[in-house]
Amino acid sequence: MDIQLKRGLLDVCVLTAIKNEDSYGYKIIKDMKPFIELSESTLYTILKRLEVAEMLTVYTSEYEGRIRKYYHITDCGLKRIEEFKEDWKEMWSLYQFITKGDEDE
Amino acid sequence: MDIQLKRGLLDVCVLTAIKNEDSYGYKIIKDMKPFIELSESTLYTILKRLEVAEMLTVYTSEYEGRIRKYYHITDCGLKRIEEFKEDWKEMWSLYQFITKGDEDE
DNA sequence: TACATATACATCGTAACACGAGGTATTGTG
DNA sequence: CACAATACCTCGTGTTACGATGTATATGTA
Repeated sequence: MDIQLKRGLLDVCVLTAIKNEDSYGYKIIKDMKPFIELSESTLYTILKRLEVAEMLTVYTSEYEGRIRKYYHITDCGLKRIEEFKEDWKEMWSLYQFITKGDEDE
Repeated sequence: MDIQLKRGLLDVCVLTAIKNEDSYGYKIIKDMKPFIELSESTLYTILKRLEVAEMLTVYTSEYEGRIRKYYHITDCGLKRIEEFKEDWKEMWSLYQFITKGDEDE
């Protein structure tokens, strides 16, 4: 997918990935892979940004000798997802604008 | 609309605005206003970028004493729009991912 | 035992990009 | 004459995705 197009989606996708269950970096990437691909460097940048924006909280937990950082969504994060859904309506009207006049496909 | 979300849309919107009829900067902004707002500085940056990418060609024409720069879409530009439609399918599946589990609204 | 692979996290530099602020110039309109 | 509208353009800034790179442990596997 076009890199610019991803910019507006990644934050909300990551928030969605931890919405129903707390998760950690490596797992988030694997869970999102069928929908959208992102590198580790990108993900950790996003997670840091979302933490600073108080859209998620972080805690560490040990699992089989390794320390994992788990991420938990906040109300602010949930609100961010809702705001995206509002933006999606505008996106949809834009899509209509772009495809208007198309008969086929 | 979220600024990051716009990034992936603006190029294609501008191309759409000149798709059916050659147009010029000031008019493009007015035509797009009902769908998406963008500043002049943004538009001229985009037009320059699309010209370099050979997605449009430019010619000047005089109208009531003022010089206008008209923009004409190329095959490459038309292709860009088609590519966006492909990306939209991925966007749509992402939207499903983000809204899965939502019953209301 | 030695080595590869998977797991797990993190930083740095770069390039792309939207935008505000500011600039130039002409044509109406009050 | 002052002001808005039309029409174009440049520069600096902040945000951001990504590749490259680094660190460390656990689990195969030869």
